[in-house]
Amino acid sequence: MTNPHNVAPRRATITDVAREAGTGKTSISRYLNGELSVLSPELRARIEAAIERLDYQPNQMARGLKRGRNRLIGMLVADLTNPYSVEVLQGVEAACQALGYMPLICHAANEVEMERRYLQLLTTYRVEGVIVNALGVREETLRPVGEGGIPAVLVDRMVDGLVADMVGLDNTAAVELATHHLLERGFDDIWFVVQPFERVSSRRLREAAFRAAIGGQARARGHTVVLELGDAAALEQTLAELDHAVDAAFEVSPGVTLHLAAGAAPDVTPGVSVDLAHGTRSDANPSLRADTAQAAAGAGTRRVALFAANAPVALCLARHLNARHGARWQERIALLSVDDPEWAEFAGITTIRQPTYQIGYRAVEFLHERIDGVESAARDCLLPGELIVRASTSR
Amino acid sequence: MTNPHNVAPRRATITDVAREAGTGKTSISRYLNGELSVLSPELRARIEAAIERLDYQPNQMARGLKRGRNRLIGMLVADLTNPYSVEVLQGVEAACQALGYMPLICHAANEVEMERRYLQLLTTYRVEGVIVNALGVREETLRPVGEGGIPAVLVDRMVDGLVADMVGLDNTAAVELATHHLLERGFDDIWFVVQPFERVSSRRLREAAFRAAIGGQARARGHTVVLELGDAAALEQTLAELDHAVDAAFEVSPGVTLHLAAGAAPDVTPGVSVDLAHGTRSDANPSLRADTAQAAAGAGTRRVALFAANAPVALCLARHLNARHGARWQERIALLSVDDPEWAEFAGITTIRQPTYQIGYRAVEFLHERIDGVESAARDCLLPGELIVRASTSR
DNA sequence: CTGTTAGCGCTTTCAA
DNA sequence: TTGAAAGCGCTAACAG
Repeated sequence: MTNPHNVAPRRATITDVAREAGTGKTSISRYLNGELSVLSPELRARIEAAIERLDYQPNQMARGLKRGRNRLIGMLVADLTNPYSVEVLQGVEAACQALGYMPLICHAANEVEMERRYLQLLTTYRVEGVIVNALGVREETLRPVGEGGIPAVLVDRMVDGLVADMVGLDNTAAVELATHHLLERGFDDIWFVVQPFERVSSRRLREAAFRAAIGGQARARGHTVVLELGDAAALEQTLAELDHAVDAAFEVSPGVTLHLAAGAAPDVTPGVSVDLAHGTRSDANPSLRADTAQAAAGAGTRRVALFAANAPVALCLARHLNARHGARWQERIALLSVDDPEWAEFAGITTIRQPTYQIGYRAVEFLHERIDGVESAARDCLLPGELIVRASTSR
Repeated sequence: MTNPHNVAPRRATITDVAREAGTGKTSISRYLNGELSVLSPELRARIEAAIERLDYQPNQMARGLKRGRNRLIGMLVADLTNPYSVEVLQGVEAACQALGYMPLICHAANEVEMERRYLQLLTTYRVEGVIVNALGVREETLRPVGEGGIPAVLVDRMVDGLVADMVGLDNTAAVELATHHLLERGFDDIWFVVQPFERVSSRRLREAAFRAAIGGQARARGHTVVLELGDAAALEQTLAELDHAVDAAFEVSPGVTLHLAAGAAPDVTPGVSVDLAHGTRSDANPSLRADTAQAAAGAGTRRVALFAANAPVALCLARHLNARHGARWQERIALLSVDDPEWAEFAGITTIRQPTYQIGYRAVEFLHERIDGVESAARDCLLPGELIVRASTSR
């Protein structure tokens, strides 16, 4: 043991090295910063030896303090439980490595208050920029970020009141791709399932794109269902409604379709369906019923498909369907999802795979430019998704 | 816009605040550090106002530099893709929050070289301690960590040459629990599937515990199979061998059992099985065959179960079984796994759930004590796992 | 109660 | 080529 007395072996400082090498701090600093050409080979050798002997490692904090930049960037992640986030993170890490940054990863665990705290913390550590994938932050929270503050780039979603570069999936194109796939395969009664929008722009965009994509199709019907994953009671109820809809499609005779009881809801809230085909919003809570008066234009049984807006929703649905219909539910019920988690293949669900790695990489590149002083207007980088067809929609 | 000329709006410093409040830096510092009792209400008010006006936020780097401690701790994670790691992380975050630390999360993406780099980086940022969940680090790598260096605590696994506190699952008890469960349910031909041991102690421990648990049972047979997830070719071959074994068990008539061709392998390497019942190690590559000469003591068909050493292995097996036997493979093949990923319920596999949150929380507590100067010998904290029985072993 | 002073470990003029 | 000295933003004696 090199430290027999348990004396805290204070790390060597630049002063120690200078003394050990019999020179001044300046030369050590020069050596550290690669200004080797100005050092005599002899001195350089002594410095090298001293550093080695003392196991010296420069203190980044001090360097940062002096230089005014510390090569730290913050990465605020709303939910590391979501494989999407981890994948994006890999891209971020790779880019940081390439560009010489150290990412400080902050995990807000889906809590807005956490996001606020972390953003604040990152700020006090004087990170040079932040990559934000947040649930939703209030105006006040992001005062230090964005224009006038430290550079920021948004991932996957906009944040109200924050003008900044953004990179993410081309939601509109992706959802169109998916919807057309479903229509092509003959599904004409599509239920789009999404978490409460809150401040997450991508959820809104996807839902809007779905609505638009299906709106033009005369025969098809689209519905939006909001699933509140965090609330067990609400969840159960909403799932029951979906079950009802799915079952009805199987039971109903040709020429008959479903719709929801009419009624005007002020906004889309959990458990509420929006019946796109008729442009009306209906509260589904009371009950769902088959209605022969609303027969579809074409004849034949409606073919139902579930369209999950992201992986967490898809997981919830898959679990539920599995419990309700057994292991072969895929053969009976079509499920498609944006996001392609690792269990998707095995569950046999069709997905839109996001270019997660590139999203993360690109985010850092954007940030790097801003840190370097680029002043252009906020830019968006929308990357395309890829459709992966699996058993669940192959009928 | 507050910054019309795009002048970098240099953040206010303590000096600025002092000037603004018409006082000295010391008072500001005192205010910042909560020494409110020594400040006259009047001065205090002026300071508050100045801070507010300047939107001042103390620079943590500078504080850290001065105080010699920065409340930063490093968390080195081998693989964020593994849900286990993310769960542990949540515990770490919660504890950090409670104890006033800021965790710097480093993701090594299963690359030893990355682990080395990050450990080095953390060191230069002068973190006060590190929590290490690494694949395997060479001696040289961890010189700055452990005794004589910054305090460290290991999660889930020991690291050769690093004497430090450790917290993780009680592998022996957990594997015993699982094995007994399988035996109770009548499975008597159990295949333990594990990734290459490398330097990961928990893998070794689990395998050893399995071996021990099954060794005492006269009727049961245990085998160890090493699955190399990263190597597609090796993977395929090993899976084929497992298939063969599983199939054979179904085809074989009562009183007949399987064993592997005899032969001595120097160590357990991918694709190699260890036949526990006979204490011999056999290279399974050539072929697997039924051998009536080695009939089991009891009569009746062997009931096969697969025992995955962790979630990544379980996922690989589940995917494979799903592809090979269809969606209802659980009814045919028993699969049990250490780790309880979110898809486990839905896949219907029995698992040992680890107390991940506590593991993370405890790790930080250990570290905190070390940082506070506790000098006792290295401690181990082994937490119990919980058996979750699902369809796959319920026959 | 309040301010002055001397650094923390490092970089960077500016002279030598 | 080299080094002395002046800070970066902050805290902690030590005086008033």
